[in-house]
Amino acid sequence: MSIKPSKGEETRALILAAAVQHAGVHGFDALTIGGLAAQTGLSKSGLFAHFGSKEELQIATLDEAVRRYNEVAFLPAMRAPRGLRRLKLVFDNWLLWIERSGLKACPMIAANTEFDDRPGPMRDAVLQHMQRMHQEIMRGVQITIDTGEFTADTDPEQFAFELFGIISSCYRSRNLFLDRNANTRAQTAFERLCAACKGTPEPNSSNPPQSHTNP
Amino acid sequence: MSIKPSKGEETRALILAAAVQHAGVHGFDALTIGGLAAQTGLSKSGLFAHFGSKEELQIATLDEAVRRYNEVAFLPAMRAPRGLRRLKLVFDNWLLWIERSGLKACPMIAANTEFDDRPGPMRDAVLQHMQRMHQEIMRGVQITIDTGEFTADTDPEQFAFELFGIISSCYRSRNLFLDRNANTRAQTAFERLCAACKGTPEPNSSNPPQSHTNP
DNA sequence: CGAAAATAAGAACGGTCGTTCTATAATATT
DNA sequence: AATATTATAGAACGACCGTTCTTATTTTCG
Repeated sequence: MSIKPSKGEETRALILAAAVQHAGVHGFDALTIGGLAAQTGLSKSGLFAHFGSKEELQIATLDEAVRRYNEVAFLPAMRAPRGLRRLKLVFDNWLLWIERSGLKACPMIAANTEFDDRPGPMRDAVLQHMQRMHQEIMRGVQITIDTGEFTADTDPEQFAFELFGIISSCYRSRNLFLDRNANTRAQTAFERLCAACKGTPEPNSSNPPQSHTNP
Repeated sequence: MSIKPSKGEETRALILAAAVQHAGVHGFDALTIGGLAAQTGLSKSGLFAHFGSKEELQIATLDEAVRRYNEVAFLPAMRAPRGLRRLKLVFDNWLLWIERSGLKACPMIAANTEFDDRPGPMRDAVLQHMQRMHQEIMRGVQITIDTGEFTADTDPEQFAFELFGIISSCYRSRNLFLDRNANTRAQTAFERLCAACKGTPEPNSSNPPQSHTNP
């Protein structure tokens, strides 16, 4: 299936692995040619030649982060049956993809807050990726409406808006507050968000649904 | 009321005004002595003397941002009558404080994502400020429980968790997606969050409550 | 007013940044 | 195996970084 990676592509992948790790923690502006070169054992100019500019390196790093997210989180979730089950899995995988990828922080969130106010190619790239994720969520909600699991008057865009918020808050609780219950809180918030779209009277915040592991 | 500001305090305030603006958009690592000196008309060493190190400058800038938030958003909201009205006003003012302060982006959010994974004095400062805001929200929720507007089984911490998420998502929608309806979406999310704490059957996402201006 | 203290400027430092150029080594293609 | 192509190294560049030291100006206060 996978075709032979040339030598250049191999080292490029090596560089990007280190870059994704670093960008998640220290941000994309903190990506330095010299730093990455030292970490990967290359020379500055040798590493530089792979990208041609720092901005290209940043964009390539973001693309690689998104590619990994799709690989370990989104695409596997899409194999679940259409509707709420799939939507839930997209959410669950999203919460787990950082540790699954061996990362310490999410590069996409970092890129988002770092470039949302700064016009340029990086902002364009971030916007494009985030819009795509937004649309995928909306599509998932629409499907869940179609299956009848959500009421017809559910607003997919509002749902996506709130879902992004839950994810953001979960990251903050985890990384800044070091809250080990962050994922549980996110699950609770998600359940309540879904409950409101089901038309059934939903439980209060402090009455979280039982287990979320499927039998 | 306000005592005489000495010359040093005046220029220090001038520096911090520029620093807060810059940090919100470009981040706290992008704060440079030379850049701020040029912008304020001071010399590098003259500006440097006010803080003693770049890290002190960063912390002072964060403190100033928080001070402004309290001044224009939080403290005014605390003058509202106890309970849901006050909680709502804290939320509303939070959404509006950026433009009210003439800022283009929120320095606290920037600091949060920039330092949540990087141990050091800046992380400590961010954590302290954020924890305080978190506690203030929880206090507001507890008061709203006490007034009977929220049911007794409402979880203040879960509420604060979700509230932070709504704010985060609002910022993203505004700054990255340039969504002019971001505030409305945030209001809708807030109403639904509150509705779940009232024990009454609450409306769906696409059935936002009528007007939120009080008669 | 004059002395003491605070505030600002100026020059210089060692470092690191992104980038360019040239030369060499490794790989891919014929 | 010879050649063309790609990949990497090394040195050097101008620019800007945070910081220090010394000197001059300005403000404050008795």
